[in-house]
Amino acid sequence: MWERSHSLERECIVDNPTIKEIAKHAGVSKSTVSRIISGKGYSSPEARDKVLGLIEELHYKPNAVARAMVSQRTHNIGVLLFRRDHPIASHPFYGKIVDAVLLEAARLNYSIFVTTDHDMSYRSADFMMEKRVDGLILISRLQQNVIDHITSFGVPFVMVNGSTDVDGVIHIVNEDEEGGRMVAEHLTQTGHERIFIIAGPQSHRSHHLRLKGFMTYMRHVGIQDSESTIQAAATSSFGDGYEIMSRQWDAFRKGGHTALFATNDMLAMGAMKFLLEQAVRIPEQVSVAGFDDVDFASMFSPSLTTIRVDAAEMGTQSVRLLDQLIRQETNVLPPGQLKPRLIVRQSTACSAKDQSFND
Amino acid sequence: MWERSHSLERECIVDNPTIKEIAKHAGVSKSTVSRIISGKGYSSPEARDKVLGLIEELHYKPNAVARAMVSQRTHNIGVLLFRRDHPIASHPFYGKIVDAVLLEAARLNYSIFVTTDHDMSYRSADFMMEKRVDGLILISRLQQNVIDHITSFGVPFVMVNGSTDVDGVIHIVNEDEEGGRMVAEHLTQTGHERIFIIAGPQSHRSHHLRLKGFMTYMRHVGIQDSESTIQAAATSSFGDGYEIMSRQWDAFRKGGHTALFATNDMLAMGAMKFLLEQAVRIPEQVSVAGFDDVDFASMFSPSLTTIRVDAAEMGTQSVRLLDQLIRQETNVLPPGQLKPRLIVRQSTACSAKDQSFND
DNA sequence: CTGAAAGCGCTTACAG
DNA sequence: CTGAAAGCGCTTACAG
Repeated sequence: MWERSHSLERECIVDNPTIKEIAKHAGVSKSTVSRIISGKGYSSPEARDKVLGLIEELHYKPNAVARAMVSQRTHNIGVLLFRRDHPIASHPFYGKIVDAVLLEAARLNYSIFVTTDHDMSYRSADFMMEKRVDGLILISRLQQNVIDHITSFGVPFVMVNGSTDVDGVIHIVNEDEEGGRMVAEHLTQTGHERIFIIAGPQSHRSHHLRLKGFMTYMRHVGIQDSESTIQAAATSSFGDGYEIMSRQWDAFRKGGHTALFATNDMLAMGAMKFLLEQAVRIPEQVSVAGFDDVDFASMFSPSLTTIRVDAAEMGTQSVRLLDQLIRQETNVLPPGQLKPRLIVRQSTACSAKDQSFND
Repeated sequence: MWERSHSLERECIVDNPTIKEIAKHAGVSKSTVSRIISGKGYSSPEARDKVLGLIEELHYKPNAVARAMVSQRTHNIGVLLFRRDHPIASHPFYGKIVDAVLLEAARLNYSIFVTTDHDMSYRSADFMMEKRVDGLILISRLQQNVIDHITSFGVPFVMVNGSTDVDGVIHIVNEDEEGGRMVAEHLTQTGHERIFIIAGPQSHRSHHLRLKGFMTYMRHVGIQDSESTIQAAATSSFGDGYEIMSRQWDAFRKGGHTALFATNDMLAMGAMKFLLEQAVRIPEQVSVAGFDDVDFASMFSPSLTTIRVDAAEMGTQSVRLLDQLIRQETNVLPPGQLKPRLIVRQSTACSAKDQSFND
């Protein structure tokens, strides 16, 4: 009794004041303070002035933990990034999604827990449940078992660019097949027919559809599958792009390929780096196209022709939809797929039919 | 009474069971369940078996919010990234710090709130306080007033690569001045004397010290300041690097510069892209060196010689130190500055004295 | 317009 | 070894 709150000054430094302290100093009850703060329910102007003044003076900050306790709502959202390898937030593509999530969440008054799961275990998902997040945003590689596990929580969630579509689950994705088609259209229209393709992990929806859209268009315009070379990449990393191109360099030349398409930018740029090191002129000798439009794509030299995937929009939509789910809005309509856009840059040009790699 | 908990199966789907439910089903008191879960205090093997079995069966997940309420500890840490411009998590350098923070936090059983503050206001910091985070990690541009404001909270915090050192505040930084010296040493030892310098915002500690270390070394080996050209950049972005180099291109050539040093990688690569577009051969005609060793630096073509700043270590250390502060360990010693390391790549080579830009 | 009481889901002394 | 009670900081009916 003696140690506690005998001086206003001390108190506001030593510890955050509570609603109880405010009430005592204002000479009203906790209920009244609570009503004034929340703005609902009645309160007299005098009480209001006094309480608001005290709040200012004591730097009162409502305890969100206590609020969450009674309202059964934390206003926290968990973002789970499922990746096998290291980079999480700093991933060139997923990082942009996370950025947009952060922005939109702040606008809607949510805080964001960011976590990752390297080994695709349930650990971090379970952890988020213990923290009682209001909802979950799941990004990237999502196997069915993880989804089942999370579904069993009964907490709202949305998926962003997951490996696979799942019935009844909101899944925010790009029109990847259409994007693949657009690349094929661009390359064939600029005269390329023999195209070398580096295809990222086909177990992932987006890489699969990008390749599919590409090949379908090629056949559509009468170019045989046999004129293309498809090389599978185990990951979708820069390093793999470089590696594959260095191993396939001979085959690339002998095959008379005039263009390269990779199912994402990092693979494309990895391959491009190898080509540049062999003094291949891009786009004069070889045109290169990627997919995603990561920041890096426009910075590379030569800058990379690619399909822009609106990562920011994906992040923004995921938060908005999740918010509707959390607030139990009735008519939450599943989002349309995002429209991809072709961005032509320095790395592609018309095929010079007479080109040759013989120096 | 009828609606509630008349079926185990239903319950675990409908809602997370509480300690109370577990207790009822096990025929013991809440206290006993709590003791069994926490592992402290005594409990009979029979009670333990029953309770543990129920926990498994009902998928009981302790409510971290309630725990936080009583323990006055959330086991949550807030990461505040102060930036004027958009990219936050996906920033090539700061994103790596965040990644490491995420990893180390998981190891130490903390969850991470990631937020940002564009306008350098107090808003997100205040918000984190309402969430009652155990501690704060502050990254990048930190003005004194923000630090004062946060200090007034009385919550532990550490700074990472902030704009300025502050007495009594743990600040994790790289030995930037030494790094600047290393670049100067490398460039002079490879025969460069007339060096063009793009200097990032001098209001920020790291850019300032990098330049200082560089210039000091130059003078030390007898190269006059007048032989170098220092160009100030308003931001530390790729775009600014490109812009500056394009505006200064004439001056660059006329000045007989054989090398370029920028106080971070993004500026360096921006400038490099412009040079490459002018068909300047790097490193044959111009050597280029940056600072940070962002992922992109090794991917660029030509890959960039730079100073590696151990961003991961910065992130890891920040969490470890903050954890010590939170746990009120007595002998928390301020961290030593991180050692920079020169990484020589394709963008630098010995100066060819006879070089010329006259095509 | 206001206050006393109950309760959100836990933990922590304190009795037994 | 176990249970009843108090309490963490709020909000929300319910009386007055």
